[in-house]
Amino acid sequence: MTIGEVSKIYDISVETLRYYERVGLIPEVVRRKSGVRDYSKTDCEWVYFIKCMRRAGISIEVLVDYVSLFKQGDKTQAARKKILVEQRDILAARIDEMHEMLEHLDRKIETYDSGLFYLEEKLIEKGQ
Amino acid sequence: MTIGEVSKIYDISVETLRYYERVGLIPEVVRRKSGVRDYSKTDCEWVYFIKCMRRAGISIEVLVDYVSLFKQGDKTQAARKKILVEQRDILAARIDEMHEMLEHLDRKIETYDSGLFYLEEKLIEKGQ
DNA sequence: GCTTGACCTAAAGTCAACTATAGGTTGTAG
DNA sequence: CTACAACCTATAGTTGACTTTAGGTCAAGC
Repeated sequence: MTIGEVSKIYDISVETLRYYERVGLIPEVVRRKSGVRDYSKTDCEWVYFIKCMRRAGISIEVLVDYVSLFKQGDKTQAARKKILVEQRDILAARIDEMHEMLEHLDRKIETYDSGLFYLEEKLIEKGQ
Repeated sequence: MTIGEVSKIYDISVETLRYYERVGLIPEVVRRKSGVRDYSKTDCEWVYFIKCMRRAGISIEVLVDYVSLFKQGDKTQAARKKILVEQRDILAARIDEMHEMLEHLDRKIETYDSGLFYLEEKLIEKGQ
């Protein structure tokens, strides 16, 4: 599959796909004689994995470490799992925090509905 | 309250507090004759609000718009509420997505536990 | 009375994560 | 056989959100 096709399927720009490969976020994609990238199904699975992890907020740096360990083979399994578990916990904490903030926002929206503006009234009194 | 005290209480650097005020994220804080900021309770509530919203991932730009509307008074209530509701929905969607990614990560960690490496095995076969 | 730490501004610097540009090659459709 | 879209590399630029630096003021303790 060409880079253009992968780009469309996963909604990631071709520039970003090349960037991801260059920095080591995706194992090197095989090329045709001409030098053009030819993504295999496995390459696509990596692209999908990386897309998910990025959307979950996991940094490029951490993912580069993971891919780099992966390239070193089986002996790095424990280290790789450690990274995933750490990131899982960070993600879970982030979700909890965002959930709290969602509730905070909901309460704030309610004050608009009910016509009560605690914070705002005070500032208006202050003349700002 | 001085900027240093506010910084400690809310765990935001004094530089960031000044930056937030400069770009319009927090209404202007009253100064003493000397020019030193003196945070009122209401100022602190703004700082807290902004901290929460930033942690929820709401951009500086959106928050600046909100504060700017707020400064224009009551007539902007509807517009302000609209911003909050929009951001609430974006946040809810982001939480859902992150939840999916958490499940994805959990499944991946399970494959490590069980010794099944779908993606990895394929890439090892490939010789990478 | 002077030093020291906390404050001030304006402007420049940093960092992560892309994104765009310049200049070149390839392959396919008319 | 040629034009033109899609690919390539290397390098520079952008964006958002701070952070640091340089150079200065002020107030309290020794």
